[in-house]
Amino acid sequence: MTSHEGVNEMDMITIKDVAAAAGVSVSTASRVIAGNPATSPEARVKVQAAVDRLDYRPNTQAQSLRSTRTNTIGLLVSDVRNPFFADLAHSAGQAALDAGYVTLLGNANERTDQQDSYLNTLIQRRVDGIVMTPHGDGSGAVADIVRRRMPAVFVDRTIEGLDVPSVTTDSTRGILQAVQHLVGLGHERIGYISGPLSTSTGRERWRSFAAARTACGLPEDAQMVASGDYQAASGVAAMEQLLSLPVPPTAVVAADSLMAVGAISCTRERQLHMGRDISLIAFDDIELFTLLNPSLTVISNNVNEMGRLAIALLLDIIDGRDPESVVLPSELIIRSSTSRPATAGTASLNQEHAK
Amino acid sequence: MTSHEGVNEMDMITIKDVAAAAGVSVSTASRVIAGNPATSPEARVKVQAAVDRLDYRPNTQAQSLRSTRTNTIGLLVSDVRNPFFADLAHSAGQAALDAGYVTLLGNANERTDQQDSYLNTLIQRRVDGIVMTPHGDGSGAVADIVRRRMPAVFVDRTIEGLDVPSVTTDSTRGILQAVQHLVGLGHERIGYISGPLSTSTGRERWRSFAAARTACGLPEDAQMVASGDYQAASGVAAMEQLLSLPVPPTAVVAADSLMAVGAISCTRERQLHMGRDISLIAFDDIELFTLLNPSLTVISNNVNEMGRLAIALLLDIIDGRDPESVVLPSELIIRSSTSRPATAGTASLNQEHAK
DNA sequence: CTGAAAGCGCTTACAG
DNA sequence: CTGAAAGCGCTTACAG
Repeated sequence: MTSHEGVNEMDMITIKDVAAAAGVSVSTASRVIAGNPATSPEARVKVQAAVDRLDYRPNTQAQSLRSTRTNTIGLLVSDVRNPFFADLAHSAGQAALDAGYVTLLGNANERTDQQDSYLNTLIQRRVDGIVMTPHGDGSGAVADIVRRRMPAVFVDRTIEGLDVPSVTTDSTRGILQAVQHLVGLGHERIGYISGPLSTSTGRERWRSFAAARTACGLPEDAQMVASGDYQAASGVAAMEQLLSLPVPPTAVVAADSLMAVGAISCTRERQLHMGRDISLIAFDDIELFTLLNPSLTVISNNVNEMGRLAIALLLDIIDGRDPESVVLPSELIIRSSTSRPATAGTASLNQEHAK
Repeated sequence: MTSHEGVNEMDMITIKDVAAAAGVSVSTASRVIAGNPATSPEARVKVQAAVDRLDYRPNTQAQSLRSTRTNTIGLLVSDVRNPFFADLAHSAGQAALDAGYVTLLGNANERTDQQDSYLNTLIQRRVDGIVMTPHGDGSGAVADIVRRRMPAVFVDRTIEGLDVPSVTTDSTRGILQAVQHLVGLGHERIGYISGPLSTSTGRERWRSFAAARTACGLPEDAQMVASGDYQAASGVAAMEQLLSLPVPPTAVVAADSLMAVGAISCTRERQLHMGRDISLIAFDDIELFTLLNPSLTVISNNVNEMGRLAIALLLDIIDGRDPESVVLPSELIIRSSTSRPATAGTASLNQEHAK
């Protein structure tokens, strides 16, 4: 063995070795291993014994080359370091495992080029299907996927105009409940930290917020809206912008948890007590963030169900069916980051004094 | 095409199609595509044109079946939902990508059985190598990896007695600095929330803490130590235990960030102000947690460097070299969760009053 | 129920 | 520089 050949190919035992050890043909060995009923009890015993003794592992490459199935699902998420996508990766991976598939997890880093390069890899590896949180406008590698008719499912995000089933969350209800909750507490100036409008979720949640605001009789106010990119740092900047207004909001809705964490950090620097001096509601229910100080009032979107359903839809497509897209509801979960506005209390008093 | 066959195998174009379209043999087409210099300029032009026109993608399965290389690295982490491992997965994945490898990311969920089943999958897929944060005692599938001499690198954690290079962090320095920092602030009762002693990091950090305590002249006190499992919930329980002592600690060191988050949550429920009423230092420097309230004083362990080095070592092994294990240093980073003990101030006054 | 043979899509000595 | 051929490890009609 030369050093160039590497180390892991030594003494790899093949189905030929198993067949020889069992005293049967390769065909018979293959049938026994595959669980094909067209085998005699004797053959089963002999082959199984050989498999065990030699510690044989079928070469998946060769298997899938013949059967044109890889039992692999590609899972491409926007950002592994975002807890929402980590949870999604976890639940989808687990559902795939239960169905006998292994998951190739990829990370697009919220970048279209990395998404495309990973998709190309998945195409080359002939994965049986792809679950992804798509980024961009549906050109590039995403278009290749569709053109090649690879089984694919969009999850969380979608791209309009592409014939790809999706599992998404309808933010309408949850965001309406959120705004109603805040208005019910007495808030009149509610800020919004938006996700990027280049994503379907960014657009959809923004529309829901605008509709909820109108439904609750609040005025349209462009100053009450700041834009972020679903990362924590942008939440800091957006909150900074909102709190610097001459008349700042008394409550803020953030389009995802990570930006909400940034917003909390901002209020802390300004010595504001979240949940007392200012209220905050975040989209996404991240288990970890229930332990934050204060625990976030959130709009829950059931990330585990999304991952599970995305895999279920994909398996349907792989089996030749044509599943419908699924839209899940969202719901407000009240915790400690929302309270009555400080308006009637100390905060407005302070403002009075400052005049 | 029957529905059973699925959808994605239709009109998959192969190297034969490319060769035919270019008017050359399959061998020549293969050489051009592989960048083999033994090709004529004319052949290169014709084949490249055919590749582009047909949008040809080589079948990785077939390639690796012949070449016995898969250009795939298996990356198995203890828990994708733990931000430390998410960061590790990100940095290792990025380093692998830069070296032309794609990463198969797997999640052991801190469970030996899931680790083993994933390792089996990786063996079957003939990945070129494995980077993992090992769990358990080195029996089961981990032993198979070693026996088969598959290129493998342990990262963060190790298993003693196995001939597998590793990239780990030496906690000695960082934990000593942490204890010195606390003692310098005036703390005399320092609690410790330990990781599981079934992991190498759990044992190593515990030894470092015990040594630092002795070096700083603090007494041994079994009551000052609580055990966790590197998950947030266990941090809550451990902190609860420590704060319920007749004479509770004024400062606590937690063996990882997630348990520290749990500890913060616990103090909040008890109306204690972290960084004033009680001090906390956590192992692991998670970027996200710098935004927490309060921002954590941490023992930094450079997770990005660990991921990068683990891939570098693995590539060395794949190339037939025999790299040395790497031990990285740790270092204290002081932020806002540590301060002078409340002993001389309100807390002990309160205790006096309670008597 | 079994075995010999063909073939999945590619790469790589081998001869020219 | 090129092509015909063998073969990577497996599965699957085909004939018996």
